Amino acid sequence: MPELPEVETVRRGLAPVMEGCLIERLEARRPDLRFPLPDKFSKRLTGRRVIRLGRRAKYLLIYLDDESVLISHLGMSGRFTIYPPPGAEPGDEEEGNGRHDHIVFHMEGGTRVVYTDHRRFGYMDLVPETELATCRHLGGLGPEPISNEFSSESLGAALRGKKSPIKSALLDQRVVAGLGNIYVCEALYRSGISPRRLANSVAGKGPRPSVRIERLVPAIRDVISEAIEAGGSTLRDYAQADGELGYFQHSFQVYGREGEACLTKGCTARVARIVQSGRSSFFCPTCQR
DNA sequence: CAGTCCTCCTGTCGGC
DNA sequence: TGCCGACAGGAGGACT
Repeated sequence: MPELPEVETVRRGLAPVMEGCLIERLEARRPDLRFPLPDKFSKRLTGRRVIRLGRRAKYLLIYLDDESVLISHLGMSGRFTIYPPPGAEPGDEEEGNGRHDHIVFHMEGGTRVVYTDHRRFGYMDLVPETELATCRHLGGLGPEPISNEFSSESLGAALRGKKSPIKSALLDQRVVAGLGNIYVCEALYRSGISPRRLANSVAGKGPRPSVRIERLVPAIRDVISEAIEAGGSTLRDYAQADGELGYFQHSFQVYGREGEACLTKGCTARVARIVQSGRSSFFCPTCQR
């Protein structure tokens, strides 16, 4: 599920019920997610006040009043849900006790924030704020795609010399941070680049950014920005924290559209699917070279 | 070091 | 209806 736009949507959804609020009790219903939870996890979070929520790449960052930061990665199937849902009337049905509801933040005032993750590929960690930027999770990350550090020059430099297909390179969080399978497919389609093309050949030869890089960088920026504005993409059981659905999935031009018509005007080809490093790539073999 | 593959876990869907 | 394999938004770690 969660690529950068979905995590940003989660952050925005949780901020109103967490920022400035006390965690009266942290309930961990199992000792691990993908990895073991940090030592004394519940104890260290109980009684803490949330200063603010942040995000880096696909990581949700919960800044606490003891200068530590709770890092949460949602993996493939992680999500946060607020109970009772915003706008609910007293007496409305409550939930949050399902088989895959693993972590519960009991906030002051009775609101609960429940972390659910049926595949348990997500994980949480606690790090001192001073070590956040260099910790093992965030330390090696490339630039945020919507930042001044992400440019034709920086992406060109990151791709130069790489022999892997551009599709795989863009999934590498050290190259650019926050893209996942969906948005890489969409960005490559928008920029007319085949997912099979070698990263090095996208980078161009000299220090001058290549034509393809000049198309790719804005395509990545645009698709991520548009997806954030749409509240992310809703696939399968994913929903925003407040229960609303993102709607960017309706804007997919290639992802999940194998065999359907290419949407480029005048193109009569059909969207193809290939597997690269174990993941599906959707693309138009005619428009993307 | 770089690139590729396997793996963690559960659920769902399509085909036979 | 039931069984089985393929596949699903990620990425760490083992391997070549």
